[in-house]
Amino acid sequence: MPKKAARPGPRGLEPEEIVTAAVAVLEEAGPGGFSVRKVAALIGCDVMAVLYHYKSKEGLERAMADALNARLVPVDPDAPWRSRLAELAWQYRALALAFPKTFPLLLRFWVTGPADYRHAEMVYRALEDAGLPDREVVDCCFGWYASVLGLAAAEAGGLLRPAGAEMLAEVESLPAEDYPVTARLLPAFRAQKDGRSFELMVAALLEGIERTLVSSGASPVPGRETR
Amino acid sequence: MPKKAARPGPRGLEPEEIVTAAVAVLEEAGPGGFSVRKVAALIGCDVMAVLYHYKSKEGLERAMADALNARLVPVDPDAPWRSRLAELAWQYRALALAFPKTFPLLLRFWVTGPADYRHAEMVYRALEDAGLPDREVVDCCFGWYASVLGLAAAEAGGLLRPAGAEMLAEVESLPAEDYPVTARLLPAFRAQKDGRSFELMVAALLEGIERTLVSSGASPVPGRETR
DNA sequence: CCTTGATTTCTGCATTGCAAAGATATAAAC
DNA sequence: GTTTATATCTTTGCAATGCAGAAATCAAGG
Repeated sequence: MPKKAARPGPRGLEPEEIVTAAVAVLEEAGPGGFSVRKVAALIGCDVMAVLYHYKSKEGLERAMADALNARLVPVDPDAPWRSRLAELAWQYRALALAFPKTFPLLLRFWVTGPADYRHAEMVYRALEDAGLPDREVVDCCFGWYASVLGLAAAEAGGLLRPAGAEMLAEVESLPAEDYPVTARLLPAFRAQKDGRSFELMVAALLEGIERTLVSSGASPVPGRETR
Repeated sequence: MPKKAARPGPRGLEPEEIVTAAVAVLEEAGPGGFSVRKVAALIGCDVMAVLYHYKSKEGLERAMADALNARLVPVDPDAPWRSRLAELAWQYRALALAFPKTFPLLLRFWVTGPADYRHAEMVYRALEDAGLPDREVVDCCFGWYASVLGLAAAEAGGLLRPAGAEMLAEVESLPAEDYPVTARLLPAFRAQKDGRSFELMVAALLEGIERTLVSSGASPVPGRETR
């Protein structure tokens, strides 16, 4: 809110400070209310200052996405491959829950920074340790990424959360003759537990990946454990 | 381009026509260039006309998302459960490829229309036929949705496409000592085939789902086939 | 004919992304 | 110490946007 009427010239504006402010604004105002002007207002500088560092609004958003997955910590390469992949997946989920509004940016800007290659390398290695042949490793890595990001994004959108009250009402009001299975599952809706869906799908993905590899006729590696 | 200087009053503007025009604009101009004014210009009416039918820009986008998954055709309930789920997944992929810029809307607006409940019912039934216990069915359905939408969205973004030329160059320029596995996989990058990643992950998901259910101590159902 | 309601247009305003050019401070060159 | 250069920041301005408010138009019923 300070307008200060500051004078031009360098005054130590850290680009990192800009993206953290931008993330704060996006988290508070949502994707619709996010604007470069609000970011500038938050850190008390002019709009064009932030537009100078990141050339455009999209440039800023790209930097925000980079800042997000820069928070991912590398996994222990000696752990069994399943643990490594699961660990990465849960880190994404944690990110999505911590920054629900910012997380979708990761879906738009993908594989742009060197940080992404670092993580891809980890996934490649894990899949190779699992015994996947080379071509499967590449395809499987991208698919795994897409699935996990989709799961995490859904979590960020609150779509995997334990069945909101409004949704329960909506489901109850469905004509039971048209949606017999859905109606019968109503008690199951109430019993949903947080994170269960994510956990279940990660387990299924890992299990399925291993089975798929077996059918490819390769010899797996001893270490295994879901989480 | 027609400005016509038309006069007010009802003149048979079909709301359905508006959303198709909106989809066309979004597909051509991209998410950044999409505006209600352009939509109005395309169908030759005033801006406020479209804002009258769908209350806001977001309302229009929601309608566009609904229009998208209204294109999904129901699956044969007598087919084996794996075929049904795989069929649905590939329909999503086809949607994503046909409307790459519009598809991400499905990630933002979820489970909002009755059409969604129809599809959810299909998934519930398939999972039940697979032998999953009730609570697993609910969690698994949401997780399955999230994964498949993530995969399809990635496909829409071109991230599962056979390794672009620019990406190959970028991978080649990576320091081989820091990214040994990535470097070794380079030939595999060139050999990528379109749709393989999606196919692989759907198969893995289905396989993993079945295995997860087995561990839950339920008795599965005979019919099975990946696609 | 008048009224009522649904639909479309007109006008206007606050906000937005961003280009262009000017102002300032810091550092390097002389 | 002065000059020059360069990176950083501000000012100004503009076209485009989302949307509120009021008016215009048309159809149907009384």
